[in-house]
Amino acid sequence: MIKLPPDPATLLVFRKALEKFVTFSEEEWRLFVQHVSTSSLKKKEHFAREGEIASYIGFILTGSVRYYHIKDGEEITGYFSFDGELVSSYKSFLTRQPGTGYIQALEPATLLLISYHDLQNMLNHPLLAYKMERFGRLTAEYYLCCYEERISSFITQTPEERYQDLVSKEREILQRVPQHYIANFLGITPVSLSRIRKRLLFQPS
Amino acid sequence: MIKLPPDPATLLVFRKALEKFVTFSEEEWRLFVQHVSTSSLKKKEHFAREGEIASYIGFILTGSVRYYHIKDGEEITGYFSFDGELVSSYKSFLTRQPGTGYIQALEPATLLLISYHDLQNMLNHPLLAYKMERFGRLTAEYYLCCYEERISSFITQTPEERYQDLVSKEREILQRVPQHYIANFLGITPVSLSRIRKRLLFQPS
DNA sequence: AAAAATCCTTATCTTTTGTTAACGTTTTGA
DNA sequence: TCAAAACGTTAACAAAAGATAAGGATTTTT
Repeated sequence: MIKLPPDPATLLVFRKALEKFVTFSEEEWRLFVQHVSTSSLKKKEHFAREGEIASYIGFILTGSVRYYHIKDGEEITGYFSFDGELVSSYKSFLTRQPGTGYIQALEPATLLLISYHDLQNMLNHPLLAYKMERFGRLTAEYYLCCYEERISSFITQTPEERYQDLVSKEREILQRVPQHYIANFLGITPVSLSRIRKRLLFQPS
Repeated sequence: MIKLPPDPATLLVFRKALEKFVTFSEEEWRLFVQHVSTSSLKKKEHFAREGEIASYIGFILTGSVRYYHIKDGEEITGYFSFDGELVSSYKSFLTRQPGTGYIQALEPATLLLISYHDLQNMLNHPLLAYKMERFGRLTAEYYLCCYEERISSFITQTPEERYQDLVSKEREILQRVPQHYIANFLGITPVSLSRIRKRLLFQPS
C-alpha cells in the first residue's frame, strides 16, 4: 500500500461525495485536505487484517473491497464496498482495539485515506472540530441505517428472499462480485445459492 | 404514553449514563434538561408503530422494550433494549421517513424522551451544538459497533452457536425475555430453539 | 501455451430447520 | 376466581441447507 498526496481532480470527487453528509467551506476544505493521502491496492491486497488496529479510514475512488472473517480456516465474506463508499474496520478504527476480520481488494482499487491521528487532530482543531463532529455523526448515522436494514433482512427473510432482493435492488453487487462471496454475504453456502438460482430460473416469481 | 417533566433524581441517572458518550458542563446540562421529558409505558404498550414517523428518542430508566416486524401477519422480534439503553426507531427518527417496525414495552417501562425537534434545536443552539454533535457521533458509533457484531454473528455462526454466545455473554437477555422472542432474535423458530436447548442439555459443550 | 487454481454446477447423503399439531403448564385478564 | 390466552416442549413429516465430492468451464499463473 503506497501513500501519496492526492491531486486536485480526485479531491474534487471526494468533496462531491462527502456532500452527502456535510458541505465544507473553502477554508475548512483547505484544512481538511492537508490530512488526506492517496493509496492504491492491487487485487487481493489487504487493507486490514485480523489482529491489527485499523490506522486509516478510506474512501474508495475506484474499485471495490470485500470484508471477510476466517472461521475454522475458511474465509467467510461479510460485506463489500464499492467506489464512492467509505471503507474501514470501523470497530477497530473507532475503539482502537485489534480488528476481528480482513479487508481485501476485490478489484484493483484507488483510495483516499485519513489516519486515525489526523482525524483526531481535525476533531481537536478549533476551525474544524464542529464540522468534523457533524461529519462523523452523519456518517455513522448513515451506516447505522444500512446495518439496521441488513439485520432486519436476516431475521425476517429467507435466504431465497434475500437473494431476490439483491437481484431487484442491488444488481451491481451481482455483476461485480463472484458468486461464492455473495453466498456468504447472504448467510448461506455457495452450493445452496446455486440451488436457489436454479429454482428461480424455473419460477421467476 | 404520558409525558411529564423529569425529577432531579432521574435526571442524575440519565447524566451518569450519558457519560459513556459525553460529559456535559453544568451550563450545558441546564440547557439540555429543558428538552427532556418523562414518559411511561405499560406492558405491551407501543413506543413506535409501522408507518409512523418516530418523533422521539428514548432512554430507558426502568423496564425493557422489544423491536419487532410484522411479516405475513406474524410478529418477528428483532431486538431488545433494557434499562440504561437508548430506544428509537432510529432510521425513522433520523431520516424522517415512516418506520417499518414496531417497538413495544416488554416489561412496564419508564423513559426519558427527547423529541426530534428539541434535538434539532439543541443541534442549532450556539452553546450546545458542538457537544450535541459529538454526543450524536459517539452514540451512533457505539451502536454501529454493536450492529457490526450482530451482522457478523449471522454470517459466521450457526443458530446453535449464536444461542451459546447468548448463554455465555448475555445471560440477562435469557432471563428477562420470553423464549419465543429470543428464537426470532436468533433468526430461528421457537420450535428450533427448543430443540437446540435440548441438545445442549445432554452435551453442554 | 501449458499447468494450476478457481469457480459454478450438480449429485448424493446427512443434518438442520420449518411446519403443523398436540399436550400440559403458566400467565393473563375479565 | 375462572376461562382464555400464551408459552415451552415434543412429535411427525416436509423442506431446506450443509458437507463432500466430482466434473467441466474459466481464469490465473508460470
